[in-house]
Amino acid sequence: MRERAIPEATVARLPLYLRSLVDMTERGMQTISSEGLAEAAGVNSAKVRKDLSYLGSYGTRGVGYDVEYLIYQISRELGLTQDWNCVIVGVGNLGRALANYRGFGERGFRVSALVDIDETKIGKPVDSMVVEDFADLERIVKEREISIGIVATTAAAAQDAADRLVSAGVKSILNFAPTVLQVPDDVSLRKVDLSIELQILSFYEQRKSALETVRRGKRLTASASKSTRP
Amino acid sequence: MRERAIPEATVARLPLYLRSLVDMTERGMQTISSEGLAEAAGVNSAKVRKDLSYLGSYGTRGVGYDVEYLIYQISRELGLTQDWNCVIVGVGNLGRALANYRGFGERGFRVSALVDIDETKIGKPVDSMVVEDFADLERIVKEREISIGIVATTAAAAQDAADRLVSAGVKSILNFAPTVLQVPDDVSLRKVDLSIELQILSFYEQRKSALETVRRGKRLTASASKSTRP
DNA sequence: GGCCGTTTGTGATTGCGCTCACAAGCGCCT
DNA sequence: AGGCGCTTGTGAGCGCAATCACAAACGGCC
Repeated sequence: MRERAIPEATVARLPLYLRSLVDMTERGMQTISSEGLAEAAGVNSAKVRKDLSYLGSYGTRGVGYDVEYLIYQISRELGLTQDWNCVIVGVGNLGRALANYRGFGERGFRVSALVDIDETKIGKPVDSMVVEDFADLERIVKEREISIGIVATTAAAAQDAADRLVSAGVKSILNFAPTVLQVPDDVSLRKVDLSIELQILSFYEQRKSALETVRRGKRLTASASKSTRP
Repeated sequence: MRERAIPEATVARLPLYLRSLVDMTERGMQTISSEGLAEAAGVNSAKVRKDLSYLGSYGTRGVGYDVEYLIYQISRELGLTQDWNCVIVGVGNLGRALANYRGFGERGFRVSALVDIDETKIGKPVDSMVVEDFADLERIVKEREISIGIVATTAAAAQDAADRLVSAGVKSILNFAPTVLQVPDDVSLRKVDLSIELQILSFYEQRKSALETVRRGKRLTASASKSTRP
C-alpha cells in the first residue's frame, strides 16, 4: 500500500479528519483511536483506518494515533504546509461574504485579490481590500502568484471568468455560480451549488411526506395496491 | 425498472439536468437528445439516459426528450411543484448573503424567517425581512410551516441550532457551519463546506507541482529514484 | 519475561454506480 | 408500405469504494 494513489473519496475526507484532530489538540488530547476519530468526523472506524493507511503507518497498535503527528502528516499530504493565494472573481452578495469569511485564512488560504467587471464596484473597499478590475486579472494572477480562482459571478458571466482564469495560468477553480463550467483536463474544478443542495433535500423531504401518506392510507383501507400503474 | 428506488447519485444530478433544460426552453428548444443534455450538464449521455429512465420512459426514440415535459417530470420528482419554507439560523456574513441570494426563490424555496441569538441583530432588517429571536424558533417553525433549516452559524453554535431545529420538527437541514452535525436517522442532512473544498483543490494542486518537479528532476538527472523512503 | 486487552493495518467480500454496447422503437423519406 | 438513420432504454460487465473480519503488534501488568 505504498504506491502513490490516494482514492478521491479519501482525499475528500482528509480535511474532515484534520478539523476533528485540530479540535482535539485544543482540548488537550495527545492520542486518538480510529474509533474516536471516526465518531468526531461522523464516519465509521474502518474507513478512518483505511483512509489513514494510504498516508502511511502512522498509528500505534493498542494505542491509537498521535494527534499532533497525524495533523502534520495530513496537512503535508493536503499541501497545507504552504500558503495558497486565491482570487475571488465577482464581488456580489456571495463574493463579499466569501471575502469576509474567516474560515479560509485559518487554513492557509489567503484571499489576495477581489476582481469585478462592474465599474461602480472597482476601487471600493471590501474587507480591508480594494476591488480591482477584472480586465487586469492576468497581471494580478502573475504578480501575486495566485493559484486558486474562486468564481462567484452570475451564471451568465461564470464561463468567461473561468476562461480568463485558465488563460492566466490558474489550475484550480472553485465555482459558486449556478452553471456547468468547461475547463481543460489539467485544471481542477470543484463546485458548490446552494440551490442544488436544497433541491436534493426537497426530494427526500417529499418522499418522506409521500411515505407518510401511504402509511396513513394503509391504516384506513387495510390493503395496499402493489403498483401505481395498471 | 418500475420500482421506486432512485439512486442517490441520480437524485444529485436531476437538479443539474433541470437547470440545463430550463435554459433550453428559454432558448426556444422543443426537444433535446440525451447527447445534447449530457453536454449541457457536463456528464455523458449514457448516464443521462439511465438517470432519466428511473423516472419513467419519457423519451421518444429517434427524436429525444420533450423539454417542457421533462422539466415537469423532474420538478415533480424533486418535489418542486410545491413551495418550501426555509429558516436561516445565524445571520452573520454567510447568513446575510444567503438571505440576499436570489437563486433560492426562483426554484420554490422561500426564506420565511431569519433567526439569530445575538440581541444586537434581533429586530434589525435584512433583505426585506426582520431578524427574529432564536429562542422563538419552535413557534416560528410551526406557525409558518417551515420544513427546511439552513444552519449558517459558527461551528460552536451549529449543533445547538440543529438540535433546536430537529425538536421543532424540521426534517431537512442544510449545514454551512464547518463542523460535523449529529441528527436522528429520519432527518436529512447535507453540508456545504467552503474550506474543505479549497483543501481538496490544494491536494491536487500540490500533486501537480510535485509531478512537475519530478519531471524537471528527470530531465536534469536522467534517473529517478523509485521510493521516497529507504 | 510472558500474558492479556486493545487497536491498527489490510486481505477479502460486498455493493453501488458508471460505462459499454446493442436491440427495440420512432419518424421521415421515397 | 418499406427501408433507413437516429435515439432511447437497458442488460451485462467493470471498477471503485465501503464494509467486514482478523492476524499482527503494541503497552502495561503481574
